[in-house]
Amino acid sequence: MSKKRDDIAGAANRLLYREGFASVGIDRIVAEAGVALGTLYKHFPCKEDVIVAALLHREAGYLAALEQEADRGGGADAILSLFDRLLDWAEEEGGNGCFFLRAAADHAEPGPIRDVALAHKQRMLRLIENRLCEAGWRASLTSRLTPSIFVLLEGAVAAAFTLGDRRAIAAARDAADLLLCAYPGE
Amino acid sequence: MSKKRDDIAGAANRLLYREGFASVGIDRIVAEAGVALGTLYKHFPCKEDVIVAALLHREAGYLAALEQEADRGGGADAILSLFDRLLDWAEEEGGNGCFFLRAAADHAEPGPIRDVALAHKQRMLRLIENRLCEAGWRASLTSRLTPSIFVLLEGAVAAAFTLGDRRAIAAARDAADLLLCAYPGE
DNA sequence: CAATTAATAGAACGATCGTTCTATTATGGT
DNA sequence: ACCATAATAGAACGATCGTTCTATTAATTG
Repeated sequence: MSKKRDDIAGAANRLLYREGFASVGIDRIVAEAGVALGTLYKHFPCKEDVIVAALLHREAGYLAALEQEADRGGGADAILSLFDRLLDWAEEEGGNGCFFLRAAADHAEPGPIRDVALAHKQRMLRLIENRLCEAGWRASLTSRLTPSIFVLLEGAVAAAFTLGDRRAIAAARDAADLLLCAYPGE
Repeated sequence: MSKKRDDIAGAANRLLYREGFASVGIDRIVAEAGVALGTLYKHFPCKEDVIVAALLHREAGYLAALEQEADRGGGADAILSLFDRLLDWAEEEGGNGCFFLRAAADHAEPGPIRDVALAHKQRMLRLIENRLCEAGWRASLTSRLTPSIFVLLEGAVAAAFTLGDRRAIAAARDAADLLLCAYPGE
């Protein structure tokens, strides 16, 4: 709601994604946001809450971009376009992998950060399920296909990140295509 | 070569995998290894090198376990057994995901840690390729199947980690099975 | 046994970083 | 113009943690 608060969340989003959670401090975030240190602590009680805000900030843009894909076709393309988005992001953002997976990896103990990461992944599962359903797959098939598509998406980002090579995303897309053809809908 | 050095690497492996790279300090590692602080710094110049040793220590056990799988069958089973190993590890180790992926995620800047993580992933790619080749797949098919199988393995660990649910591994295994049937070898 | 080396416990340093505090300055509403 | 609130710059504190140092004790070898 507050403009400053959103500036901080956006700056944290950019900075933490690019350089990691441990190595970028509060001072870097306030500098990037163009905001004073005291202002940050007026909006957030501690750094952990800034990280949570950064994750939520990213997810908002994430889901918004997925919802309003203009070029998304029907049928299998409704699913395969998810891999194309992944390719776009890998180029734009420098290929630093999944922000939420990295957040979870950095914070082993349970807590709000793990909760946000888990919630995001569950949202992705639902999104896949919905698209399969809308594209005409039967319920029995969607419940079987959804986890497989999800695993391919997760693997695509992870592999592109560690290998530093976007070709893994294309391989995942091909596998998804084959999967969807093997269990056709409509 | 040195026993102490190996103790330290093993302790770091266990501790860092369980609790993460940032949140466990040198003091915790020496305590777990049953070794004095000075001894650690006689064997390693800095913490980063301890982390590298921990990664290499894990990879040694990792590859050793994969090489001498007794129950690994021929054909498609040579590949599918990789997913079964993953299931075992997810149970034994508490499901904290891929150590190497997490190491890369925690260290955004290039350096020895990223190098070890990348080398491990490339080794996994070669392992998959070799198994496909030994199981009788033609070269043109192995080069197409290898990245897809790799992405499924990566996605399986990542998804099981973030969701806290081993069922994702089974979904990946099923998808791999289907893929191997669609492009049969032998 | 002697002598060199490795290992130990623990104090101490230095840097980083999250967080708080103070004093000053801009901002917005009535 | 006035007042309350928010924002700013920057100093300061406290804790953590990687690293070094010292003095003492155990282990090894010739």
